[in-house]
Formats: sequence, structure tokens, C-alpha cells
Amino acid sequence: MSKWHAKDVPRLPSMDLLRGFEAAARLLSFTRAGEELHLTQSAVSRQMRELEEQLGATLFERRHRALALTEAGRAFYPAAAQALAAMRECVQRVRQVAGLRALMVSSTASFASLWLVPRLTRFAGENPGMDVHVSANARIQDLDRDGVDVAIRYCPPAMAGTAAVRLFGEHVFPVASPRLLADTKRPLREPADLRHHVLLAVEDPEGAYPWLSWGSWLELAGLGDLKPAGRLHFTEYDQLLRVSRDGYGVALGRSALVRDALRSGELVAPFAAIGHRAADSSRAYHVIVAPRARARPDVQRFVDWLQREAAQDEYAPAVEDAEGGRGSKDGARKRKPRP
Amino acid sequence: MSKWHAKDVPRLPSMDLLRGFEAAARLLSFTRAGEELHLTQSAVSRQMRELEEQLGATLFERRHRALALTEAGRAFYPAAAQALAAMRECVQRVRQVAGLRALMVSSTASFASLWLVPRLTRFAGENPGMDVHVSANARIQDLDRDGVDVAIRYCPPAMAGTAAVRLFGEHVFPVASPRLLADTKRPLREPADLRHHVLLAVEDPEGAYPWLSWGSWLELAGLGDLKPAGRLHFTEYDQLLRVSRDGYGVALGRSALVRDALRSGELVAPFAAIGHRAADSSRAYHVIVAPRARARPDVQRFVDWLQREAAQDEYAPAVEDAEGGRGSKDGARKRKPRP
DNA sequence: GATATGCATGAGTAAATGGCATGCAAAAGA
DNA sequence: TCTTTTGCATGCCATTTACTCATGCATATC
Repeated sequence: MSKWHAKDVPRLPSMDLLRGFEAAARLLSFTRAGEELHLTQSAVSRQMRELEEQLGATLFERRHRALALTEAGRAFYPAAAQALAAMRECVQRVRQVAGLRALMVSSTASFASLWLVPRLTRFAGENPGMDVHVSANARIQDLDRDGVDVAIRYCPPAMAGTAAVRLFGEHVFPVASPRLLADTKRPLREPADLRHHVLLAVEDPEGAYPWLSWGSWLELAGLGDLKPAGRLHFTEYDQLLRVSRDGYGVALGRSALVRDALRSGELVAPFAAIGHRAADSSRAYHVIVAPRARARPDVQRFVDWLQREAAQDEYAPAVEDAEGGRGSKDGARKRKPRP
Repeated sequence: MSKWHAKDVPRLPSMDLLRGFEAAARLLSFTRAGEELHLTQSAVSRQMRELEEQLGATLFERRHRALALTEAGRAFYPAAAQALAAMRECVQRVRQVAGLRALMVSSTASFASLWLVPRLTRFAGENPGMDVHVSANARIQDLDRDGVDVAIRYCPPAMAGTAAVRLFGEHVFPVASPRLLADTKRPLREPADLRHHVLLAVEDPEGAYPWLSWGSWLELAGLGDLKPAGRLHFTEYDQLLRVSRDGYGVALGRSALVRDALRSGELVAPFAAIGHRAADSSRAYHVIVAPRARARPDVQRFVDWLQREAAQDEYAPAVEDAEGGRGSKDGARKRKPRP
């Protein structure tokens, strides 16, 4: 027996183990907890074993393809949640005192509401003490003057600048409520069937967004002469999508902005293969950081997070790749809703 | 930029970092915090850098040979302490629900009060949820019958049993209050000077502990005929030591039991070299675990801790080794009391 | 009977963590 | 004034930790 070495000192469970436990206990699944925490099922399984060994208590009852909490696990859950909360409060307090500032982000209203804000809640959870303000105003050009730290713009790379970070490109394809597909009186089985439907589009009197127009898409599909049942125009893209989800027409889906709706099944993409090529390959979503904010660690963390979220989306497409689908393990396959 | 990998997920500070911070902030020293946590100064230094990076805040102001907390550090301290407490509460709660039982320890009253209990407070801090009961009753022989999980006995190895764990041996030498050494009217510079002093001893009418008698020690010192100024006898060894600390006489110090008092300077050992050889090399302090408790993880942890504490004492002796002192880095060198 | 699915685990690897040795700089001691 | 002491920082390296990949197992579902 040697003298004390650091490895011999009994340790308290790490925050990582608690976070794993909280997710696994809430979801009752190591697999899904892993997905939420960007870990493999194997890693979560081992974490829970390690935690149980440290505590000297069994937290989960392993059934086949199901987990249940033991009495000790149920007792641990609120305490673990409290310990996590105490730590986040801890971190938040010190960052406040250290004078960390809010992070100002500018993007279009549509990008904000359809892509950024739904994801920011997770960012906030993983980054206590950070105060992110989203300005749904893409007209801002002078970031320094207007007090913006990070801007997200859909533009050519030359416009974004060499320091900008590319998130993802975009392509467009028709999307509609699954109810429209179920309508036998007005079929929507092939592109020509669009003549039976109302086409929804964003107002563009100056033709500033040609790639977003039905005209362009129909030309691409060889249907330049098609006369639809009607046309509706909207000033805001998210309003257009809401109408589409409600089943009142067919919209041109912007891939990034419709991704969540496709995933949830609120929208379907019957002709996704047409137009898979980027509608305007010169443009993409870019992250532009104001020069004076580049050295801020919180800004760097935020930009890093944006890139990872964007990459995550690209690895798990919402619609099957038209050139060749993945195998049965495709993560995008829709799960049955859980009770 | 790749998709999410576990290493990319922002992490909350670990409990190890918080514990390091709490100790460094309380002691205002990385070196002493390291000693307390069984880490090197280097490790604590790096931990604090890592913590500051994770938080994005400076917690310490490094001065030469001194630390001060920054405002952020002062703000972090109570929050960190609360997070540590929340975690310990967390661990304790789950262990209670899991039905962990108290751990019953038996030892002599003197060993309990002079060695074990002072150290148990640290054990308790490092092992939340464990309930250790100390029975200062060494007459217990049948551990199973008497509900004792662990016994600590000073006995020959054969009596302890092959499964017992040896902690340390013992040797005895005179100890006295430093005030006695300062008394010029009654010098205590050489062993013969003991004739000027009251000798303190444990009652032993049956001669059961010959190695603890002044007679034995004086014979060893070649002073068999020495007539002291007086003799006092006590039933309890810790009472004897209290009187010695108060300066009323010279006691025979049992090495393990006087170690803390020597370290604190309350007692000094003017003739430690005489008698350095174990008074009775056949005996030593042993840990004996009741057979039915051997499989308990909490009991195993406790025994492991006992061994490490004992080894720690052996590595940092309270008095310089009579055969050859260590260098100037000897950890036992007494520090000036801090303000 | 075949397939799907979620937990457990062997093996491999990259990153994290800690110790050793040393540098640096200023306070303390001679 | 010079020497010694002391505590924080850091290069380097070894060991441990933590995660991924691949696969096995067992049972529910089709």
C-alpha cells in the first residue's frame, strides 16, 4: 500500500455522468439519451454503469428494449437535477460577475424563426450564463455600427468576406401538407399534377430572388407552360410555410428552413429529386463576425456551435438523397411518436 | 467542420475542478491545496487554469508567493461550495435510499480519540452518505456477535489473523511540553535530566504492557537506577497526554498516538533516538474485518482509506528519523502558523 | 421464422490528467 | 548586498479515462 495518490481519492460523480443520468432517466433510453448528448449508446451505457458503481446503488432496471428507474434512481433524479442546476447557476454567476456581455445576432426573420431559434434553446442549456439576443433584421450591414456581434447572411462568399464561415447551401423543391397527397380528387403524384393546386410564393416584385420563384422551378421541371389552380403571395416566408402546413397549397421549400417540418412529418416533399441541385450555387448561409467581437470566447463558442449544428443537419438529411438512399439505419427515418 | 462529437460538447466544470478551486480559494495556496487533495502543486495550478478557461473568467490574482481571489473568484466561491454541497447531498440521498448501512468500527478509546476520529472528519467529507460509528471499546472479541464491521487492534499478527491488514507498528519515546525544555531550573537536555521531572504513565498493575513502562525505557537508556521527581499514573492514555501537553510532566509517547501533537508543536520529543526501535516488534496496529462485512464496498473503501492514511503517516514522520534525516524538503518541517 | 431494436461489452484510440523536473521572480534571511 | 527559500508556471512524458466502432445477446414485433 503506497501513500496517497490522486487516483486513490474517492471522487464525486462528474457533471457528465449526472447529465447522462438525467437524460437517460427522463427518456428511459440510453440510445436516445446518447443522441441528445452527442454520445453513442455505448458511451451512455458505460456512464450509467460507472455512476452506479460510484454510488453503490442500482439506478436503472434493465428490461429488454426498455429501461425503468429503480427506487434509488427515482430518489436520485431530483437530486441530480438540483446538482446540475446548482452548477449551471454557479457558472452563470461567475460569468455575470466577470462582466460577460450579451451576444447580438442578426439574421432574417425566417431564418431566425425556422432554423435558429428552435435550436437556440439547446444552446442556452449547454451554455449557462450566455445571453444571446436575436435580431430578426437582415438589413443590418454595418455590424460594428449597429452593435451586432454575429450576422447570418444568405449571400455569395465574396460578399460574406474571407473571414466568414459557410454554414450550408440551399436548394428548393415543392413541399406540401401530407393531406394534399391523400386527396384523390386532386392528385399530386407527378409534377404535372401541380396544375390542380394553389402555388404559394414569396413576393418578389423586383425579381431579387429568382431561385425562389415557381417560374424557375417549373422551367427546370420542363413545365414552363403549367397553369396552376391559383397563386398566393406572402411577404414573410414563415407565414407562407404556415399556410402550406395547413394544407392550403404547395410551397417551394427552402431546404434548411423546411428541414424541421419535413422531419416532423408536417410537410412532405413529393418531388425532392427535381431541383436537388442548388438553386443558386453561388449563395449560401454564412456566419459573419464583427471584427471587434472576434476575440470574444463566447462569440467563438457560439460560432462553433452554429457550425456543428449546420454540419449535423447535413449529415442527417431530412429527405432521402435523390442519388442514392442510405441503408435502413438512416437516422432520418421517422419514428413512431412515443406515448 | 465535422458533425458533433462528444469532445465538442461544452462541458460543465467537473467536481474535481470545483474541489480544487474551493481548497485553493480557502487556503490561498496551490501548494497547500494540493497537499490537502493529494495532488501536486503543478496539478492544482493546471486545474485552476482549466477552470478559468472553461468559465471565461479569472478567479485568482497571482502574486509572487501568494494568491488573492478576484471579484469573480469571490463570487464563484459560495456558488462552488453550494454546488459541491448539492452533489454530496445528491450522493447521500441515493445511498440512503439504496439502503446502505452504518459501518461499525471498534478500537481503543485512545486510538479513537488520538488518531482515528481526527482523521475521520476528512473521510466523511470525501465519502458522503457513509455513516461511520466508532465504538471506543476494544474489549469486543466476537465481531459478528457484537455487530462490529471493522476492529482495529494493537496485537501480534498471529492474533490478528491472516486476513487482517497491518497499519503500522509503534515505538515509544519521551515527550513533553516545549515549556519544560525552556525551564532552565529543571533542565531536560539529556536523559539523566529526567530525574528532575515527574514521569507520567498508564496504570498497569498486571504488567500487561511492559513496553509502555518507564522502567523498560530507562533500562534501554542505561538509567535503570534513575529516581524521578515523581510519578503520576492514569487509567486512560489520552488523559495522560493532556497532562503532558499542559506541562506537568514527561510522558512516554506512543509514536502513532502522539504524531499529531508532535506535528502541531504541542509536544516535543527530546530523546526520540533512544527507543526508535519498536518497543515490541511483535505487535502492530491491525485492521480486522468481520467475515460477513468483507464483501461490502463501503467497508472495503474504509479499509483502503485507513491503509492510505497510515501509509501517509509513515511517509511523513513527525520526528526526524534518528538514523538519517531527510533533506530540507522534508514535509514534516513545521511551518510558521499562518495569520 | 425472420427482422428490428436496445443494452452490454471487447478492443482500439485520442484526449485528459497528473507527476517530475525545472525556470522564474520576489520575499526572507544571513 | 548576496544567498537562500518558496510558490506559481510550464515543458515533457506516462498513465488513465472516456469515447467510438463493431458485435453479441435477447426479446418484441412483423
